[in-house]
Amino acid sequence: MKSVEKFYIELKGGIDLDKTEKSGQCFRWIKDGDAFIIPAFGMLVKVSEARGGIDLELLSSPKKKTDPKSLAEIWSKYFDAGLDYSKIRKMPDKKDKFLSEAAESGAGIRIIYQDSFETLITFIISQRKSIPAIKTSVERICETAGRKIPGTDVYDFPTPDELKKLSSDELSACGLGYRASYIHETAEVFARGEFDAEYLSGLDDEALIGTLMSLKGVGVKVANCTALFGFHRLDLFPIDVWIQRALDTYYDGTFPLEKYHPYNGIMQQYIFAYRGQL
DNA sequence: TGCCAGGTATAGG
DNA sequence: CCTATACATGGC
Repeated sequence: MKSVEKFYIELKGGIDLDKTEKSGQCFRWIKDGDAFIIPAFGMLVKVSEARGGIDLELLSSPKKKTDPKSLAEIWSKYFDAGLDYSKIRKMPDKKDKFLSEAAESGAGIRIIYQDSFETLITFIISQRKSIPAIKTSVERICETAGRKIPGTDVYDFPTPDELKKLSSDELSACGLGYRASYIHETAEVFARGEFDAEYLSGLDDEALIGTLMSLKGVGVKVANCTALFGFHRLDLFPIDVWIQRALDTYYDGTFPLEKYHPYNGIMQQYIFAYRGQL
């Protein structure tokens, strides 16, 4: 009889799980009633909103080393627990009606601090794909190359070593199209240890973007998304077609980055989540 | 059924 | 620095 791990985490400024999931930063959350089932860090957890934070239940077999305290640390970091998003969403210039509305509409969105390798591979996949198609490809990669999370039927995202072992046929079967070779080469570079997360984390924003862009299939947009969501570089402002559309419509082409340091990435996320209004 | 998707590499100005 | 074009495949 194993004990059920369940605990509460306060998230400053609160969270709206639905809005956060729909804001196109994470692609593996599984909706389960009012909660979400989330695979990450070799675990499976069930998360639901509670009193300005979340209740978190561990669904996978606990590892010997993960005591409740370290579990709380891991997931507090993942949900960016310490940053007060209620202050950030009040940052928009009152004269900027568009951004003010986007931020208000985005109340409850947080920037999730995801695993950097998973984020990189996921956003390489994302180029010229719809969000539902991205999710399908990511799940196929996990099922083909990843291992089952202990005590569950859900697959973990593969390590670089696991991913590089896939044949080109196996990769193609994940619906990757021309991105298959990008994925393979990136997995090889990481498996060789040239790009370990610790090294990348030590780089400043500009160097991190430049280093990521040296990988084939990683351009400025994928590099910025990886840095924002996989390295929690909250000041970076990825520009995709939707953001560009907003910039052309409301800003004469460029965003006033100087007003929102060091949280331009969060403003970007509010705008992206608001894209249906464009 | 055809169009489009959270872009990038490449060639050429 | 900029612009034009090809690109594999799924989802709707």
